Amino acid sequence: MGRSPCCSKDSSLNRGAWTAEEDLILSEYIKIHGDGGWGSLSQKAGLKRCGKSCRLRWLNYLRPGIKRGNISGDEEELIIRLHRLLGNRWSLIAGRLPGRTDNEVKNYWNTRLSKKQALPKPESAPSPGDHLPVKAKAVKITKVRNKFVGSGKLNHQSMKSIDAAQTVKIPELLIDEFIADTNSDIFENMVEWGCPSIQNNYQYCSQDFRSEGMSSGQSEQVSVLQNNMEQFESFTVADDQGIYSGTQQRHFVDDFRYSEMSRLLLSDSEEDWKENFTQF
DNA sequence: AAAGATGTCAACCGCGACGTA
DNA sequence: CTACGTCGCGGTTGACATCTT
Repeated sequence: MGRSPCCSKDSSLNRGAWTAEEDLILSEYIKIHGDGGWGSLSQKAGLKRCGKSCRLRWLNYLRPGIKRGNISGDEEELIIRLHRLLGNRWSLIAGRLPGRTDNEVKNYWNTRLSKKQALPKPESAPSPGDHLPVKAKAVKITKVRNKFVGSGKLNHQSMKSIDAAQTVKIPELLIDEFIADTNSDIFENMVEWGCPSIQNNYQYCSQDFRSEGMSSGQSEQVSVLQNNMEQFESFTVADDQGIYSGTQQRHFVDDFRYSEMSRLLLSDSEEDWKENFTQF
């Protein structure tokens, strides 16, 4: 679709660093009239700035509650874990760090953490993966597209005899990569729902989704969740103990997912989360 | 002390999603 | 359905600060 005319082409507008006076004008205007409608806001406020520039300045600098600098160890750890799950989705990551902006998180990652992450880990030093369940940490999984899904004839034993010619091999992944790959939508939805805890998430779902019906948007999100769950069952998950299928496979993957997500969301206990989410 | 290298971070840019007429 | 405007996102830039030689 069409793009807005680029304000950078307008030479009558100020560019570059904001002055204290401009900051004051913008803050005072938003205090009275609220934010939004950035295109016209700059004109109404009497600023020679394009709407985009005003929006950015407000969101990243002037907005109340912004924390700047001094990212704590806890925050740093959370950024690393979220980045492992979500990749460069800075706004989602920043959404889990109160007072931090996507720009700050992005800058922090690019200038500090990306280099740190690239360094080889010393053998004796604790690694980010040390908090993972033993089972998941030790295991490499193979995704094998299962041509028999839905036949209803497979059990754990028959899965072991699947002929290589009847399957399509997908490159091996570490389990957390697999989880990140298949769960990002679920996680993203949870973040976007703005649920501060798993318990709230469940209450939200039970109250709005079940009792009072769903909006089309909510219905769509539920579909995404269901599709993701079905995805698990269209793959075979294997480790050196054997092949996991059906319920076993789901539990295997879910065990990891529950523990990781409950930590990430800094919420109720893992058991609460598991119980509540499976009911959903 | 000076010059070059490197780090930091605010701001810019272009794109895609979305809403609306 | 199309055209257009707005918004938000992520990649990139460039000015300034700090470090190193």
